[in-house]
Amino acid sequence: MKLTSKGRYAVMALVDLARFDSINPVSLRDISLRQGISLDYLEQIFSKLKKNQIVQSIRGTQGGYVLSKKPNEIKLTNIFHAVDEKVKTVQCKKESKKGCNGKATKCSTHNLWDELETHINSFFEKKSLEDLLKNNNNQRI
Amino acid sequence: MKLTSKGRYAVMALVDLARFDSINPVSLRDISLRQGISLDYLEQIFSKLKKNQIVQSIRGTQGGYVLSKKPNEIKLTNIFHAVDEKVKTVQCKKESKKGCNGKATKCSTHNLWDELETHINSFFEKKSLEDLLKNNNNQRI
DNA sequence: CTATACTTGACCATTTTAGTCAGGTATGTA
DNA sequence: TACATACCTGACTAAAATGGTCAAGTATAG
Repeated sequence: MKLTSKGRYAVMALVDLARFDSINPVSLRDISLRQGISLDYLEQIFSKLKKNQIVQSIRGTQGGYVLSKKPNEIKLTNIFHAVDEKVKTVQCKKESKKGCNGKATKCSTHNLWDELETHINSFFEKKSLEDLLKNNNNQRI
Repeated sequence: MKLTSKGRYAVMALVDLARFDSINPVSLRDISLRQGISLDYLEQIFSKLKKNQIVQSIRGTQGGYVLSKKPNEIKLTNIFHAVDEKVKTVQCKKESKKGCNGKATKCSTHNLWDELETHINSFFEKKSLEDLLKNNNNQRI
């Protein structure tokens, strides 16, 4: 299970982007300043977001990034997946032939982690960027 | 957010314990062999479980560990808490006075992580060791 | 042609993880 | 009383993950 600041930054940056990109492309420099995230780190994160078609880049002066889809079409699932924050709760499912920990059968908690994974993913699948925007309109940054 | 093998091992070991401790105290050596977990590592984990009154120890020959409560009274929440697997999704809540990332207000994703934390914790609060035992009776280890 | 801004990849300090190792101490049993 | 078993404690560590930084580009608007 991974849920660290990379995923958090990605979401923060995209919320920022969603609020401003209707006017102009938004530069990472602006996001960096507004959100207090290192520019170099943002570049790594946006490189992944771009590969996963969540944002589009526009080069040159006045360039920047824009969302590829509407905020309500971007689920948190997509974002986390893009930046490699896998909500993997257990390793022991790789080879479905063998069991866990080298044993012949599934480990006693195997089903549990599967359930948990489903539980968390369902949370992320329901939430979209748009939901976060609403939540945030009344609290200025 | 942390959910690593320490928490997983703790749950596995306790499921194992719950299945055998009605007869005798269960030695860590047995659990180690059955579950394929390093004995030394198990000792660390059980030290914490003991401090949190989840298990009791019985020293000497034929000694071992037994559960302190009934399986249906031990929630997964308790287990994770005991072994320091904090389901903390975000750092930026320490000082409620200040905002996140040194800004004056809450970061745009603050509420999100709070919600997620609640969502996950509710999962762990509903599940008890007993639930896992049921789930496991028909698949031998 | 030049400033802006994206693009890529290498690098790195620190922390966390998942243990190991080396010594104990307590106690039931022979 | 000896001794084997099993708990108990703390120090240590290799490897991986985290959270970045640094350097050297390329593309494009004006």
